[in-house]
This record gives sequence, C-alpha cells and structure tokens, in this order.
Amino acid sequence: MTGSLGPDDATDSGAGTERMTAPLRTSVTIRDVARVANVHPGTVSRALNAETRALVTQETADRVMRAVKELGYRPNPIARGLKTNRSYTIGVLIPDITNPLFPPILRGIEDRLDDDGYTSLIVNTDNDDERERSHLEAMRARQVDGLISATARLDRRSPADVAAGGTPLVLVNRSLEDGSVPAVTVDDREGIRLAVAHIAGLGHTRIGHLAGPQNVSTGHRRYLGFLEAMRDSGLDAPDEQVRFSRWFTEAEGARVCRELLDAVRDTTAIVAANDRLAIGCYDALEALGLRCPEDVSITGFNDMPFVGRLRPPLTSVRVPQREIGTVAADLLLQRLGDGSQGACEILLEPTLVVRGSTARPREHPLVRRSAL
Amino acid sequence: MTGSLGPDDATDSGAGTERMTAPLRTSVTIRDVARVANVHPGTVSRALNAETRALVTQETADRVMRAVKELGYRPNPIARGLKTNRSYTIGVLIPDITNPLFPPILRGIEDRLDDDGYTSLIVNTDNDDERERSHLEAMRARQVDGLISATARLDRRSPADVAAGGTPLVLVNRSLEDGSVPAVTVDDREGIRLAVAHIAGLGHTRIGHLAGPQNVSTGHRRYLGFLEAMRDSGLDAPDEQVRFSRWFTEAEGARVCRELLDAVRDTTAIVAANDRLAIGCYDALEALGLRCPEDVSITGFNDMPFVGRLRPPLTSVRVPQREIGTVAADLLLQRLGDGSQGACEILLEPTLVVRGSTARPREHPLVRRSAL
DNA sequence: TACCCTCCTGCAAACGATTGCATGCCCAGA
DNA sequence: TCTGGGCATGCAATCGTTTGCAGGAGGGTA
Repeated sequence: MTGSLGPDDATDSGAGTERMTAPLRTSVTIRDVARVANVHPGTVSRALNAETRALVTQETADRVMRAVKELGYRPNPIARGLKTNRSYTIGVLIPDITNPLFPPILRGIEDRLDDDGYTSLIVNTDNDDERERSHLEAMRARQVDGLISATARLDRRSPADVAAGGTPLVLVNRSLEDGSVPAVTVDDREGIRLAVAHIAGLGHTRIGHLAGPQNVSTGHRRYLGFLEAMRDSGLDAPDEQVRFSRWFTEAEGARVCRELLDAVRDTTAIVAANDRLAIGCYDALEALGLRCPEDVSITGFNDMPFVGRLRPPLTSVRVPQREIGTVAADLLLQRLGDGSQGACEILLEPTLVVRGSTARPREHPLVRRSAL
Repeated sequence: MTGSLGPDDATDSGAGTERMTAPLRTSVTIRDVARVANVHPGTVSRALNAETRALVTQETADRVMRAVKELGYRPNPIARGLKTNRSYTIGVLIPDITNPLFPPILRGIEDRLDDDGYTSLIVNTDNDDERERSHLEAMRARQVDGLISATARLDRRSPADVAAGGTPLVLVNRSLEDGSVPAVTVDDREGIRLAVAHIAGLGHTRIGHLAGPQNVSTGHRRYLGFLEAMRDSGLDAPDEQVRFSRWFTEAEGARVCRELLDAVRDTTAIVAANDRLAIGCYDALEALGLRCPEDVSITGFNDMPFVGRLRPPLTSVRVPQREIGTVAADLLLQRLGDGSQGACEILLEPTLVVRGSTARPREHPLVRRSAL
C-alpha cells in the first residue's frame, strides 16, 4: 500500500554490470585481489588486517583497497579461522528461548558482540545435561572462541569444566556460589529485599515466601535474601512460611501457594521468587476464592513483559535483562582480548516496580478466613 | 540442595586418565587417527563420512572408529567447510527476538536443524534495511548454507536478492505475494475467517477490523481475509469500519481502536489483526470507560503466551508457531539436499481459541453510548 | 599362465587465508 | 664505493579436511 520501493541497491560497489557479477557465486579470493592489485597474496592479507597494516606502504594498501572494492572481495572467515584457530563466534547456552526471560538477555549479548564483529550461536538445553553436553561438544568443534551460559546449576559443574578445557566462559543470570567462574547477574538478595521492604512498609507482618529451586543460584539467593530481609525488618520468618518449588513454573507456583496458605492461614502477603510462581499464586487464590491484593498481596521477580497487564498488574522486581547481556558479552570480549582470568561476579541493580498486586493488609486479617 | 551430583563424566571414551588428556587443548586431527589406526588420513576421512563409508572395508572402518574413540577425535567443521564450501550453518533473520512471536518459531527451526547437524545463526534486523543488509553480508561471508527469514516485506525485496545470489532462502511467518520465494506461514485469511465467523455467530453485525501494516503479508492478507469473511457472512464492511495501523504495537492498537470507535459509534466487536493491537484495544476501551466483552468484543491473532491471562482472557487465533519453524527448516534442508527450486508456499492451519473477550452483543447496543 | 576387473587404499593437490623467514631495495654513514 | 640497516614485499609452509587419481592386491576367467 505504502508504495515506497526504497533505494534497493544503492551500494557504491560498481557499475551497472554489478548485478551481473554479483550472482556469479565465483567467490573472489585474496589471490584475485592480489592479481588485480599487482601484489602478493600475503601482502593483501597484511593490508587487510588491522594489526599488520603498518607493515605495508600506504600506497600499496590503497591499491589493495581499490582492488577489494572493485572485485567486491569479502574475506572468508572459515579459511581465516582454520589458520588462526578463531571463529569469531560465541556460543550461548540457555535453557529455553521460549522463556520470556531470555530474549532480552540474548538481545543484549548480540548487540554487544556485533560491535566487535562476533556472532553468537544460540542453543537450548532444556535443562537437560545430556543435551547441554552434546551441544557444548558441537560448539567446541566449531571452534567457538568463548561461551556464555545461562544454565549454571549449583549441583553439578558441566560448563565450568569447559572453561578448564580452555574456552573462556561467562555466566549470566545464574552464577556459581564458589565464584569459580565469572558471572553477570542481578543482585538477587537486594531485589528480594526491595520486595520485602515494600511489603513490610505496607504494614504486612505475616509474609510468606515461595522459594524457587535451590539448585540454581537465583532460587537460592532469593531465599537467603528473604530470610535476611525479614530479619532486618524485625519480622519472623519461620520455616512454615517458606515453601520450596521444584521448578519456576505457574503450576508449581499454584501448588506451593496453596501449601503455604493451608499451613499459615493468616498470611497476608507472598513474596514469590519469580513472576511465574507469582502468576501461579493468582491461580491458587482464585481457586480459593481469595482476592489479590485485598486478601493477599503478591510480588514477583523479573518483571517479565506483560505482567503489568495481568489483573491485577503484578508488582515485581525488575532486572535489567538486556544490560545483563551486554555486560556479559563485554566481559567475555575483554577476557578474549587480554586473556585475563580473574573470576569476578558483576551484580546489577534491581528496581522495584510497584503495581496493583500489593496493598495494605486488611484490618482484621483473620476475618477473611472465617468468612469461607 | 538436592545434592544429586549426576553422572558427570559417564562417557565411554576411555580410562581414568581421560580427565587428564581432555583439557590438553591439543586438538587431535584426522592425521593422528590415521597414525593410530595405521591407515592413510584420506581413508579415515572416507571411513567417517557416511556417503563414502562404502568405499572402505568394514574391518578398517572398525579400526578407524576404535582410534577415533581412543583419541576422542572430533572432526573440525571449519576445515571441512573450507574444503566443501559448506558450513552446516543456517542464517535466521528476524525483526526482533524480543517479540514473543518469534522464540517459538526459532525453537522449531533449531530443533529441526539439530537433527541434521546444522546450527542456526540468529540476527535481529529491527526492521531496518541497513542492518539487514549488513547482517546478510556477514552471513554470506560466513558461508551460511541457507537462510530463513521472517522479515519479508511487500514493498521491497532485499533477502530475495540473496536467493538469486545463490543462497537458498525460505520465508517464515510472512511471505511475498508474488510467490517468488518459498514460504511457510499460517493461513492468515482462514484465521481471520475463524474469528469473524465466531463473532458473527455470537450475533454481532457491526464488526470493525484493526488492520496491520499493509506492507507485510500478514497485515495485508488478514485485511483481505476480513473483507472476504464479512462478505461470506452476509455482513457489511464499509471502509470506515476498517482502520489501518502503522505497526503491530499496543500503542497503535489503542490509537486506531479509538479512531474506529469515534467513527463508528455502534461497533460491538473488533477483529484485530494481531494480539498486540488487540491489547491496545483494551487500553482504549478502558480509557473510554467501555467494558470488554460487555460493550465490545475483541479478538486477537497469534495467541501469544499470557494473552490467556489478561483480563479478560483474550480470544485469539492460534498459529502453530513452533511448527512453522520446523516445517520451514525442513523445507530448507530438503532444498539443500536435492537442490530443488520450485517456489511453494506452505499454509498451516490456524485454530480459534475462544476465551473471555468475546460475548453476545448487548440487546440495545446504542444504549451504552448515550450512557456516556 | 596371462589378463582383466573389482576393490580398497595411498598419494597429493586442493580449499583460502596467515605468517615466519628470506630477499631485494633504498638510503645513510664512513 | 662499500657496507649495514631498515623497510616493504615475496615466498612457501601451514591449518585440518576432502577427493580425483593412480596403483596394488586379489580373484576369476580365458
């Protein structure tokens, strides 16, 4: 409808015959350039590589460049990689791209890598060790220069081994507690602290926590953060007020939420370790005929897209996902550059996004229960 | 916490010293294998490649395999690619991975490619021609064997040129109307027909359409489908009942929704070309003090994750996104295999998911307007 | 016994780039 | 005029595979 045809082919690569020569899949090599520029292939290589450009005369370099333009030469990264043992490729391991948590992180990674001419190879592990293992092998076979993994678990050490195998590795989102591998994560404890402080500030005292799986750092740290924050707020957090989910899913959220409400009937607020668990709470509350936030306030974690559009809009801890990606890529590139090894962990600042799922507790919280 | 350490290193690749040799970044080559197996490197290559395996004796093949296992040999795809001009890599172009529409498609693509030992290189174009162009160049430089693109537009033909440049290309989600390039999409017209039939079946007669951008096939076909379906239902669809959005965004949805309601006051149902436009309607209705579905019924398209959790849960046309990915990958692999060229378009079947955003129209639709 | 065919395997040249080393040139200093 | 040094370039090996070609072993037939 909007019939703008666009500039289409406005590159400055040559005459009108360009359209004829381009499709000639006859890939032009460094040797062709050399012939046209009247120099040796080695010289062309030197003229083209930033580190060696100083070795050739400005004049021959110009000649080479002209030939490159004229022929439309593009270096073949495969051949280069064979010789240099570098692929300018970074492997990225994530559990499942379908989880809305990851796309922004990936986007951050790609954007940063792009800047330095790297590309990323993304694979989904489905949290399956075997899949992860085979993908890792495939990636190493493809000579990836580095790895970024969002699949770290506390109860095993698979990708870390790879780091020992020589491929630089950076973790994102999740980390390893022993600090053996550099990681870029959000400050989980601080995030939970924000949520607890908000809830406590509203006047709640009976606050429950739906903890995530404890074999991943996010689940574990948020749990620790909850205990800490409760103590700091002068509140009790007995064991029965904390429920451990096995996975970060809505179904698990609903299950443990019900468990919690059964055990601690006068709970007025729930801090969930993750948005999906929080959404599960919505389901559980609805099934129990309770309302959010009137009967129970709920907070999530991650601030996934669209949680602000749920009913009620979910109060959640926002994590700078894209930034996690860019910072991780940055860190990795840095280590690729200077070969530095120090295992640091970078914690990014979370923020709390207050929405409609949290409110002051009822005057007489027990009333709602007797009303059932 | 669940302290299962897992099998960790249960591969059958060797003795206990394996853990020592593996980190020895000393990549073992085909020549090493040849030495151990007491054959020529060429023979090893033949023994390892499926198509040439018939050329070597079973016995020597066994010997080679044993050597491969013993040394933990992994073929180097880079070297292979240099010789064979194949990278076993597929380039995938999408507008933005952050759009929840794409991850499932990507997942489908990857899964299918995996089966055949291919991997995918994903890039985000942000609907920017320049970005797309440079990424395409980079991918061709990396010798991608094929391309899958979700960025087709009707008002230009950039990736199609690439197809002419020799790299097989398959489109997903969007297609080109002229059928010049094979594509895998959902049957957009049929999808809209389902929505219209549902709405009409509920008794609505004043049905509006929020059309998407007309320079992409999805927007265009859904628009045509709407006109068609209305006609088939014996309903009028005057121009004023159709509003064109410029992008598939919530903000645009809200804008054109308001436009529509301003122009056609007695609209009782809106068929949006896309979930995000539909969500924009929610915003517009709320701003106008109207309720969904009591005052206006709304349908979306795509059935994105979480739209079933909005309030009201959105009635939407579900598209088999993952299947789109697998089928597209399948099609591409097939053409890589037999070099077939025919430009076919594969239409997958949509289904309608009826939820709470659609209901029978009010008895006297005009009442609501006078109540303002 | 000679010959030919069939199979298998070895040989070596690619693929397209990088890079240590050798070479030739130019210019300055003695 | 000769020498030495520095600088720009050429040369050729190399990265790890694949693959056309040749050759050798073995067996069957004339």
